[in-house]
Amino acid sequence: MSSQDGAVTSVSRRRSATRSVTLQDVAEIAGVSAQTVSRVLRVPDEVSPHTRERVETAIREAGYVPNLSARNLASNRSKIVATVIPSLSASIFSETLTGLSSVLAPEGYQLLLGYTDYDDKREEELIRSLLGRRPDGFFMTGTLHSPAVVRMLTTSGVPVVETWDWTDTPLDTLVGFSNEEAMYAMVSSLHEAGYRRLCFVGRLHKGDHRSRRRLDGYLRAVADHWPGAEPRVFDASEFPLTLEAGGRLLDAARQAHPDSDVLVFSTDVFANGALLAAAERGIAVPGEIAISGFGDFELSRLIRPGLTTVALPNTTIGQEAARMLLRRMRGERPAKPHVDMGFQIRRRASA
Amino acid sequence: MSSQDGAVTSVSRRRSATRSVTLQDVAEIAGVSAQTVSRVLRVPDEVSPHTRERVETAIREAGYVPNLSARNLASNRSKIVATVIPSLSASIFSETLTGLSSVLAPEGYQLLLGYTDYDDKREEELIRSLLGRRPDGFFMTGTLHSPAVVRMLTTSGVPVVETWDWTDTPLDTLVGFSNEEAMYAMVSSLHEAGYRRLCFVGRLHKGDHRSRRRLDGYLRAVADHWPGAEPRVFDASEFPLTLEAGGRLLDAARQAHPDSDVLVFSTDVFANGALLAAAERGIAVPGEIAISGFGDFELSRLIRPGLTTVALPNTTIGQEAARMLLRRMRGERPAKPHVDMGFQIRRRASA
DNA sequence: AGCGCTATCGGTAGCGCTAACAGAAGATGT
DNA sequence: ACATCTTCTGTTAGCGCTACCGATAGCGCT
Repeated sequence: MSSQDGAVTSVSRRRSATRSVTLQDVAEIAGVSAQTVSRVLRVPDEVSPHTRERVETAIREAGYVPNLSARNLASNRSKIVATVIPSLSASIFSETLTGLSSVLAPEGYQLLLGYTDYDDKREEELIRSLLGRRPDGFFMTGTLHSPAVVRMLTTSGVPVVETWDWTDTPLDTLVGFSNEEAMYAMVSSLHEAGYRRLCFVGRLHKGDHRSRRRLDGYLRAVADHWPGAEPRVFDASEFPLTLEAGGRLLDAARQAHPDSDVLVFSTDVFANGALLAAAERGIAVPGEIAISGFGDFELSRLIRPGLTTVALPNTTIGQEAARMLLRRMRGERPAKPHVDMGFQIRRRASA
Repeated sequence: MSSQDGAVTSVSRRRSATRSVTLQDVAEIAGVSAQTVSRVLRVPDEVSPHTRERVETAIREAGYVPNLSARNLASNRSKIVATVIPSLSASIFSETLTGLSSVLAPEGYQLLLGYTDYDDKREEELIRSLLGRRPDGFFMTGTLHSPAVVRMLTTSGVPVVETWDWTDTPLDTLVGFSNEEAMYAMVSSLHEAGYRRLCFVGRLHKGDHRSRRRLDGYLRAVADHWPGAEPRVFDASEFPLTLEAGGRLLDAARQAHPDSDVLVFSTDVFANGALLAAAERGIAVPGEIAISGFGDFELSRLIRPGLTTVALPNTTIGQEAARMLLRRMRGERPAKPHVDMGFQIRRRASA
């Protein structure tokens, strides 16, 4: 049993029994060198039409699929964009992902997906493992990261685009909007509409930085419009991000702050849930209590009363982020690496 | 300018200026061989505690992140699960993805994501490019695939799990339910409830095979319950998968089949949209027209009237599929490679 | 005939890692 | 004292691909 590989041909010992077709196999079929096959795949123009056709036939015949790990290793480019989002379930991000992928896929990039579940520790581990694939670009949700994450991303030198928030000191590029300004604008709009006793309702979770920023905007706006007043805030951290929880929050927040005339939710999920629950229990909106949201889902437009909320560039933020990454991955340094995609206040019947 | 690499050390010509830290670098810092560093990462028990500690310090010090492409190439395992879904936007699939990822991530697997937009051609290209990463497993939505797809997947030898549908001839393993039986059960339930003039409304798109299967179940049930009757069907292929379209379909379908007493939608998206539109326009549900859906979203439970629909194992299908893949990726051959996750009819006020 | 250019192809040397084997050092049994 | 086993570490040879360089042939021009 000194030698367990019986076949002693030019081919040396094989590790795996189920090896797939390689460039060399195709080259032998076509009667050219492996290098030429590689060229047909990458730079077909540099190969004569005659040879190219022979090689292409051989590729089809052999059912050859290039090994991208090997290509990655040799070329130092992976054609992978690592994507970090807080949660898959939240439908908002899936729209952003769709936008991102719709621009990147035609350029041959694939999305390597990871979600953090609004947990900083998980984000750190996730990024470490994603970096292992040597992605050509990094798509990040949010702009607040742990020092470890910042260090890993900067030393890796990968182009990064941060989204869904705003900062003056981005890691690399930034395609977002200011959650704080958006909430400030919402509060101002409610103030203008005559509401006087607002109550913020949102998850102030450690990891949900965007919700935190919205609270910041709320607090600043309240301080500006009602100087000296004690701001009403209800922490919904213990509630899951569901419509049903929004219904329970309608009660919980009103119980905590019975004098409120409008509940300012940090997300449309909760706000729509509250609207549904209010209808169910015969609570008049906006008569008894007004409600505002954040995100402008499709449901928010169609539900009755229509939800007053903040419209965000869900899909376009993904597309623009993709375009930004593409430029950076080509080695360009965009003149304007910060893009504010803005937001819009949508005033409807609920407030 | 005969030689552009000035540094003539033991290190040979480097291709990329911004090379990252390698195993060798860590080995030199720790004063051991590269192999030992590799072992610390993969099989720490085979390294003495003393050496291990030195190496771990060196890893942290150097900020080393293993290159998984190289590992993949050398070990013939990628720790990647390729994931094919029709669409990111449809929230149903994101729940399945969450389930899938929650089981696979702890085992060190990453999801490489691709979506087909309900297009068979795109599915083919997508799978080809995903195969290039040599994934350890394949997660597929649906059981109907083009011959090219079947050939690619079978010859590649990758473990596959098909989901969200049913077939007697799966490619490999199957974790799903029968869309046809589910719709059959829904029609029977409606029949039992006294409805007599059903109208199926759904997208019969080329690529949306699940919708097609539901139609099949509908047609079979109608033939069984009302022998000889002409089944009412409204093709919604031209409508996008949105709540708003559901509202338009309410009108369009009733116009096409004015005698219908219940609209049987192929998805909760349309059905909920129809409910919202009916409320808006003062159409009594189920008085004037009854409505049923498919999918049992959270909204369907909370909207009024509650939506009569089919509950599907959204999250659990992802978890169970992940467990199935894990077994297969360990080389096991499950005794029962087909799992029917079932479904449930939820009767509520809308029908 | 010789020059310079382009177009087309092949050979070589890695990319960073792991599998397989080999070897050194110490522990154990007789 | 010796052989034998165990534990730990190092050496070697690739994995499949691409970057880089070099070779050749053909072309137009002087």
